Amino acid sequence: MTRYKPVEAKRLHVQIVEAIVGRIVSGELEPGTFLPSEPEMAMQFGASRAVVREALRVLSEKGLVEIRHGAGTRITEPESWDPLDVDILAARRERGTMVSVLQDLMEARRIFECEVAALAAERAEEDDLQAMQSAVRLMQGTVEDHVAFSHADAVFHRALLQATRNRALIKMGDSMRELLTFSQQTTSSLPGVLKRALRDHVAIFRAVKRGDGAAARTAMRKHLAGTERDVKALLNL
Amino acid sequence: MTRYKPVEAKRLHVQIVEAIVGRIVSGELEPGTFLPSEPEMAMQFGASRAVVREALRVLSEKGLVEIRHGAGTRITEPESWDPLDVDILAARRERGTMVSVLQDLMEARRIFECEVAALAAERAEEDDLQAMQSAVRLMQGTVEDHVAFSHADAVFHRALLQATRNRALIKMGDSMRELLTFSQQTTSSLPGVLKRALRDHVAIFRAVKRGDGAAARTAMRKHLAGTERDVKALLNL
Amino acid sequence: MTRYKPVEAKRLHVQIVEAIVGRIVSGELEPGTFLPSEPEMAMQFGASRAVVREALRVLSEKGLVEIRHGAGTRITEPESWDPLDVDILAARRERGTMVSVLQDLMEARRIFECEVAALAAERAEEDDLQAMQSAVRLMQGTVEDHVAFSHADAVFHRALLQATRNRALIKMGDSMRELLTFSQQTTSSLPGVLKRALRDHVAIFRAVKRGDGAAARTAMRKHLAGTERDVKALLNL
Amino acid sequence: MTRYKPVEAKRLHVQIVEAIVGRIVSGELEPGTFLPSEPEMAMQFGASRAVVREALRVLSEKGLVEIRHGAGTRITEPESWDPLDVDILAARRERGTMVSVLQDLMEARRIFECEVAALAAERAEEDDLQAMQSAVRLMQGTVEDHVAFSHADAVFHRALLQATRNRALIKMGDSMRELLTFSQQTTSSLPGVLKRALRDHVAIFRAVKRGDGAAARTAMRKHLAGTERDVKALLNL
DNA sequence: GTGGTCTAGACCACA
DNA sequence: GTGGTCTAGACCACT
Repeated sequence: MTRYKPVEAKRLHVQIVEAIVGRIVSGELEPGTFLPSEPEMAMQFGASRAVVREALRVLSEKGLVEIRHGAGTRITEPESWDPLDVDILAARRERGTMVSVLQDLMEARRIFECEVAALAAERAEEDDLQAMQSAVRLMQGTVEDHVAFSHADAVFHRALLQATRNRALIKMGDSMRELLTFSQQTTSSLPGVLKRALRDHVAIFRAVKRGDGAAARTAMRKHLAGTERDVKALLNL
Repeated sequence: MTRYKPVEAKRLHVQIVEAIVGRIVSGELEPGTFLPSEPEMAMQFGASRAVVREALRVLSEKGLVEIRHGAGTRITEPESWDPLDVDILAARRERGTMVSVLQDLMEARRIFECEVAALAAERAEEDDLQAMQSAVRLMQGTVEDHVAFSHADAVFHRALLQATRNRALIKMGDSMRELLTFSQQTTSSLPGVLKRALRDHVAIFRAVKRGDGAAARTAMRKHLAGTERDVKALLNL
Repeated sequence: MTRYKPVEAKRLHVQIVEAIVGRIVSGELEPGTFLPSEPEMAMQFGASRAVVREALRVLSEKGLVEIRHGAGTRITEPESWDPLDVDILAARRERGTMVSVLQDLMEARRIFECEVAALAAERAEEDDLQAMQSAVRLMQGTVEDHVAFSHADAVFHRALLQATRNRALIKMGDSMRELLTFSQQTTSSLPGVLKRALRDHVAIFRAVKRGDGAAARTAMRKHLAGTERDVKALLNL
Repeated sequence: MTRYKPVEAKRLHVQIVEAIVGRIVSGELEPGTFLPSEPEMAMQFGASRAVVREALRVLSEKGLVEIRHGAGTRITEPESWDPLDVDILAARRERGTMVSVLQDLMEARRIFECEVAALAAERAEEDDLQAMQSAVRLMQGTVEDHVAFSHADAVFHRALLQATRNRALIKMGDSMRELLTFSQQTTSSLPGVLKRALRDHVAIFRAVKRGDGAAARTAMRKHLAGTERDVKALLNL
């Protein structure tokens, strides 16, 4: 039987989540098997049942377990696991997964963000432009700090998205936010990447500012092509 | 043969959420005002505080309230409400909202689903094709029942998405699932819509089956154009 | 201040009961035919056999089905359906049924409640009078809200019953409670009904308070005659 | 010929109910104290929790215990015990209780059954008369066997009730059935009672048969007066 | 094979 | 920790 170490610090349920995610993703806990009952887990983790339940709810949202009233909580098959959940990605840091996830992301961005840029160019209003402007300035000031830079990058893309004024696109774009950030932080540690990215964003911004949709689409496509090269370079190492 | 729909336990917090969403969206509870305290609400609803807290968490995710530690829970301004949340959409069935949301959705689908269809055509494997095939057959059998049909429709699009084998696209597509269903059920009550939709899906399916990405893209574009006409016809009445 | 209604967990078997009652009463499921077996229904409803059995037990108590050990569960002929079951009454909202049920009820009340009022007048003690007093006040405060009023009405009649100190009468009276409420809510939506009912109840209360059995009987008879006129007015429309 | 009573699987929860009713009514378990928890009782009785819960549900319906969610199950004060519950009556065979319950019943019958007899006389149809006729014959054949006789008596009264064709009266009358049987079996052991009762029922039957409501009412009143004398005779001993 | 009953144990909601 | 509800599956008796 598997035993758990008691947790102690704050955000108790997060620690429980991490402990269980790790065991599931590593294969130590096999799909189809049941977790211990809630009271049993509460005892093992030295926490209250409320905390355990909170953790189970999170695991269930990630698709890692299936909670069945009256029957117990069972570990699901890997195909129902959210393939893009960052906790899960973090747990399995295998190269293969990483590579293919980033490739998927790049493909999705090629489809999605070029058109977003075009629409944004056609519809951006003053406040959108200001937001992008600020983001670009922030990037200029952080070309040496890739963590700060990737945040500025995220802000820029969010402003672009917002400028489309299309709530469906915004919702879809937002669902990728977390993963996008992850990707940006991965590639932005490469030398030279940030400066090129900065140039690309300036180009996109200018196209948007003058309302030139076609140019914005092209600039975005160019940016993504560059990013893709970076990703490949990073991963083929 | 008589068939029954599965029953489903309706959890307490969901009922509380619905009650409060209704009052907020209808304007009966005004932005800026505070909800009663958690113990007070627990008493009014005849439920425990845990249940009330769960409901508040959901409301907060929908952007309807802002929970401030130590200060109380306040109703937010309408601009922070999730514009695509189906509960909120259901609560305010005004025409204007509906129209613009469906227009946003159509625009997003034009960008997204044509490429999805093309990728699916290139990558679909046997199980994907079978899933689509089943969905098409289900649609054929339910052209008289628009609720059942729109579920079959949803199954088809999910299978198409799945066939892209791109987890980022799947995630983005899934984030629109609920709204898509909503849209389908709205338009599918129009006469003649279902038969046309069926023909369109058969065309898409055939293109995907023979691996012809360009044809799949075209077929999807045609389908969406038709749907858009239906939406407009429905709303401009 | 905003008030909320208590939420209530809807049990699974209740949903199954409602689904089947509707199909039987509507004639979709014909008398004489068998329901699917318990395991089969459990599968269709996505619930456990225990839940399905609970539902069947309720259906059987309503007289809608006949459960035969080892043979199956069959839908009965309409004459064995409980003619006063509120679920069944709700499912078939035909006029004829409604009329005759309310007529039966009025006849029973004429026999029963006049004597109850007389006995109550002879035996009521301080706490009974207080309960009636409160009910009367509640009625005074709710002449504009017929749902609240009919609840206050029910409280009054229960207090009167209680004042007889006769446990057999109390038991018999209670067996009619649900149907009485149903009747009150039906008639109390007529204009002017509530005010007259209020005056009648005040008269009954005063007679009871001064211990005048004959006057209480007379006042109750007058009240019921008035109610009967209302019922007839409502139904003969 | 010796006959055997059918054997019957005594359900587990009934045995638990009887055990606990006895202890509560005898005062061994005092009002205000808590019963052990459900799992604890399940262990003590060697049954599953489901069976224990079924027993507690019955006890709660009898008013002997108060089940409080999350807090426990407590024994209530005697005033909330159902004064007409046959199990409770059986458990406490004190004279006083018995006397007053039977007096209540007689009073209720005076109010109720005289009018029932009158209505029955006005509305009885062929099948009702046949049912009563059979019951009378059965009584004639069982004047020596007071148990069988009291069952025939019950059948007669049910047929009378049925003849009123009033579903509300039938429902109210049925709610007294159990207690009525109890009363009949108590008095019918007196010598001479059965023969008088037989004569009374023949008189009622004849009045009903010739459709004479007033005579039926009178005959029933006479019968009840006789029964009341028997009850008093029995109890004042 | 159907319904009747029971078990063991789970999650859900409450104090 | 309590009671409330549900699950899964067993054994039995009846048709």
